[in-house]
Amino acid sequence: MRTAEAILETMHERGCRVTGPRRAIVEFVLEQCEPFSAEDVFRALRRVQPTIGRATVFRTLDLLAELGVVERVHHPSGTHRYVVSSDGHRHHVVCVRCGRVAAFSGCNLEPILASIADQTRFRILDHWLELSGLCQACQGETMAVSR
Amino acid sequence: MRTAEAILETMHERGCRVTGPRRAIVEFVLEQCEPFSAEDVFRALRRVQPTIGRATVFRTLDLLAELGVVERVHHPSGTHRYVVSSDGHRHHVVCVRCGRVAAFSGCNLEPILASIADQTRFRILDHWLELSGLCQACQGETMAVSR
DNA sequence: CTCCTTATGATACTCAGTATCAACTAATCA
DNA sequence: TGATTAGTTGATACTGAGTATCATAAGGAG
Ligand SMILES: [Mn+2]
Ligand SMILES: [Mn+2]
Ligand SMILES: [Zn+2]
Ligand SMILES: [Zn+2]
Repeated sequence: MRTAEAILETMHERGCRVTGPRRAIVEFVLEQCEPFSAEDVFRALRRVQPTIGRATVFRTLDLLAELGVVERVHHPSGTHRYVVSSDGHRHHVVCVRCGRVAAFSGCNLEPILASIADQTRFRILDHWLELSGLCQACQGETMAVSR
Repeated sequence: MRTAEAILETMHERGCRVTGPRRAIVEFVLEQCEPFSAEDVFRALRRVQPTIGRATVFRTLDLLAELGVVERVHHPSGTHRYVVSSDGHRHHVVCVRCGRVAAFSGCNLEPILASIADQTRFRILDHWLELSGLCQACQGETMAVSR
């Protein structure tokens, strides 16, 4: 997991400028362990730096995605979420009934990924595994939903 | 690969009505072997049935996604693409550079899912596995981006 | 054919994301 | 240091995918 300073230094090496908004966004982003939207970033930073612009948030997230610091992931709602990519490997299960989230680690996808790379001729760079289901508390209350 | 008639019959069994627009959309969709957007469907059908509405296209694609006939896939542009789901369970790899999508089959996630269910006490109902990487064509053109 | 329910398409709307541009500022160098 | 300059910011306006509404049209069971 990179530090904010290291990331800003990388930007600098690229010829980008290290500015207040960029520093704030990078620091905020590194604190997140759940997927977040651009709007999440904007609303959170606005309270600290009320002058920050929406466009700057989008631009900086684009830049961070290019640098590989964050990754854009699919969200069924149609809008993008971001996750910090060097987060090790945290995935989660979302309860479809109450929204409770549980994290888990140790997905051993490597054999599967190898076979997929072979099958599709893609070079697999990353994976995102998201599960949904019923948490323990909600497993007893599903008669109404069943078909 | 289901036939248009079989799909319309399934709709019928669900209490949905078999209408001209739905028939046209289903038939069009089944002909596609590349990922397509809602707009693609709209523009193509408009030439045959100029009265068709955009909303109907979106609604019917939603329905087809619910029925499992098509699958919504992520496209880096931010808008959704659809692919006809072949029989059985499929996932997709998206090229981070050009957006090309390749399908693959035979994700053997069951052992992993079982261990996660055990770990989290969730009953796993569904999973979303999204891979990203570089398609064969884009693997040669990455020197500028590297690092 | 009748009747009821669902679907349609026109229209207006939402809102994530982008283009523009004048004002600003980080970094480089004299 | 202060001048210079290219990159950045935020206000504003815009785009375009997707959705809500609603009066009208049409499917289908009987
Ligand atoms: Mn993993
Ligand atoms: Mn998406
Ligand atoms: Zn729950
Ligand atoms: Zn590609």
